[in-house]
Amino acid sequence: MLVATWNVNSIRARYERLSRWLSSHQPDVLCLQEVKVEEKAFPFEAIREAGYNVEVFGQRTYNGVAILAKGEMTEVQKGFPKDAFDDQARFIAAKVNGVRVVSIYVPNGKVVGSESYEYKLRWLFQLKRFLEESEISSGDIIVCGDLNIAPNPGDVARPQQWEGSVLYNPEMRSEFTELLALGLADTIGKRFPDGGIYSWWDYQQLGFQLGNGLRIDHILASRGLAVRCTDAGVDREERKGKLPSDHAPVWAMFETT
DNA sequence: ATGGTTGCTTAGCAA
Repeated sequence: MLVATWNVNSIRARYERLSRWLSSHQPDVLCLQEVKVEEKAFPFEAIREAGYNVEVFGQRTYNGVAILAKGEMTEVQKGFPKDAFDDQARFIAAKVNGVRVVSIYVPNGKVVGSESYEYKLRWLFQLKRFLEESEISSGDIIVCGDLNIAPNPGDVARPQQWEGSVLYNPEMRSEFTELLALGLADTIGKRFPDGGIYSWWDYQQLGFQLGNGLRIDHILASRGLAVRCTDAGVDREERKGKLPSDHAPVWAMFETT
């Protein structure tokens, strides 16, 4: 089973790239973030014609997450349960092939100490609560998405420049450790223990052109699933060429039982 | 070099 996650930064702007990527890589599951469109304007038909079922938690202009899957999706959940504080579309989950798949877009946080950063911390608290209640040890679960956290020094091309940013600071590294402690494994991190693998390059700072990347998109798998991970990586090629997303697709292959 | 880009929506915000 090939599982992938990709922050497309607008599905309408990225539709041709997405369509090509689906047909060339044939993932069984693709989690999307920042689709930036309401459900009524989502390109359902075209994606179904490409052979995928789709579940979308859409939003106008900002955010928006989705799950594409070849298999049938059940138990779809949009947003955290009994979610009082969050009006932003950043969480969707569904069961596919017996695996609970979660597609998330964690808030960026702007600047440490800002209102946005506080929101990021509250959101991560909700995520941890959801995962605690998911009884990770009793079934396969996979958490995919733009976590807006680079967990290790090797996940940042220029760690000195980024230290203290909302993406890379001790508090965020601790948040990531807490997520793993709930029973998840960092599939890409395990595949590349020496780091040097990035998934996002800033448009503004010409990050890709300057080799200034960070690994902030992740595929976290429950332990039982993680031991069946045969390979994982980032499709860096997708960041090249005309009008790419600022994020590249991240993928992990699992042995099917 | 304290800049630079992109997307949505339409001048300002978010990343």
